[in-house]
Amino acid sequence: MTDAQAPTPAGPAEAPKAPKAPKAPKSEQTRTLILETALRLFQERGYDGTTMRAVAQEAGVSVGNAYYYFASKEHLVQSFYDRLAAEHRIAVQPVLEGDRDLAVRIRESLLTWLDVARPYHPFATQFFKNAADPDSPLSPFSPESVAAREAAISIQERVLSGSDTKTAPELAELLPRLMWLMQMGLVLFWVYDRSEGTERSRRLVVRTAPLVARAIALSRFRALRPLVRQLHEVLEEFMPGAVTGAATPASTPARRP
Amino acid sequence: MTDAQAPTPAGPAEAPKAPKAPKAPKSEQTRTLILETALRLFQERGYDGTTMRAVAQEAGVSVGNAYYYFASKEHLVQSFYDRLAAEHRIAVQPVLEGDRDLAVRIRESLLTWLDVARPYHPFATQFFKNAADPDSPLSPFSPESVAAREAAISIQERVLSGSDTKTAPELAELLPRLMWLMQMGLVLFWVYDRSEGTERSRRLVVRTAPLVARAIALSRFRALRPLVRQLHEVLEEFMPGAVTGAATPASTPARRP
DNA sequence: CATGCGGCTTGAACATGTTCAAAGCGAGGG
DNA sequence: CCCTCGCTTTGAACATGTTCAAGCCGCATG
Repeated sequence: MTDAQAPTPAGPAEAPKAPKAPKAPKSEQTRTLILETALRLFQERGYDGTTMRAVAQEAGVSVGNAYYYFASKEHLVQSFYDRLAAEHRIAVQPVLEGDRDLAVRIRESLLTWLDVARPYHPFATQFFKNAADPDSPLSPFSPESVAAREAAISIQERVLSGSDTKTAPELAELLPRLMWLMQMGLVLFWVYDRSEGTERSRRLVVRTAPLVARAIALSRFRALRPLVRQLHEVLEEFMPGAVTGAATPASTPARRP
Repeated sequence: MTDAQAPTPAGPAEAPKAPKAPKAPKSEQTRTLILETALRLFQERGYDGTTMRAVAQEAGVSVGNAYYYFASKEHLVQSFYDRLAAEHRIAVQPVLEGDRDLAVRIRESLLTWLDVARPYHPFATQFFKNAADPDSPLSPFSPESVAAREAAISIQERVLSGSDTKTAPELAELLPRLMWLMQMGLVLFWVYDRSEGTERSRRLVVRTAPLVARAIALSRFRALRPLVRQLHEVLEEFMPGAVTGAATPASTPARRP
């Protein structure tokens, strides 16, 4: 449970560190097959309703083989997250290039996420508990999720930077992370949302977006200076990690000279 | 999973609806025995390390008997929550009667919680994932937790009302709930906190409390009026339920005509 | 006292995530 | 062609939360 990990056949399915030779996708095929089967069954029967045996059988492999490629049932879900994030990144593109009003940008970017995620709501809630487990690599705060997290934050950064709202310079660097945190809050609400078509979550976004936009705008206000300064200090201490633009994993600290 | 429930021998251990006769604690003894044993083992071996078989054996009963009194392993934890909450309610008393400075009151009340909870941190994190499951009765948002939730909120209410800070009248009724939400955020942070003695959580409280207190104080500020109004509307819609003092469940919809 | 009822208790059986020793298999060297 | 080595695959075995049909026990009733 601490290190574990299967032999990791060819990297975590993406960002292949490309050692040297164009490694033949020998077994990558098996891995993909298992993954696709699992995701399909998750949709058809839900997370709890999908047994590892069923995945293996449906994929035409042995159950042990599935565990050779995925350390646990949870690890199958990580890929789903990646897929969801990718879908959102694409779908949110028009919003990022659209209206410059901050409230609209926030609202639309979040509504877009709700749209993308809606089909998965029924079974997403079922493994949400795993994501909440601090020991799970699925946690949005876990080191394993750093790539997905940075990507999501960078979207928030573009939501902000593409708007015509001027932000308190002190907060500029931190706001994307704050907004990401807010988005995590929305996800939490969404997971608990049992309304028809998660309509309540949409309404929450519609109601909250202008509020947040206004708060951001007001952060430049004189009388709020001490508050903003304190907020900056707290975030600086408890949400470290610079997000300067692209999500380049590691290397080049990107410090402006 | 939907209704389920064992025959519920004598009510959920507290708030016994007291039918009529002083029902003999016939089996209440068994229930308590199982519960105490379970909590002890949780402390000794952690949540995952404690099997239902071990609980049963250690308590000198059969495993089926444990399931007669507790619908699932998770249900054993609910009682732990109640106990923790009770400990906090007692420990926080001096704070509520102490300093009138809001920042101090917020800080001390949260630090008190951290103190009370510290011994349980190692295994509390292990079943936190269950608490995050929307389908679990352990969730702080679940209907089953309403009593504990209301109690916690009422503590926040006293933190606020006992201070010398004047709040925006519009928010007065809602602030306790907001502060409770903030406390849930702290719990989340605490669960993820791997620092020695959860020192980092303490530091977060120390740094955040004055910030929150200041924000509350500023909420009366003129220029923030529209923001506060919006916030009020959002909370009114998405965090319903009046918290006027005691935790009277249900009845009287309290709709103003 | 015999009988039946209902709350309480049992332990074997079940479902499922996970592990592991053994076997398969393909390529490279002799 | 045969042997060896390492990656892949297998399926039985294991651990554990949960269920259930059956049994036990005390007591009120006839």
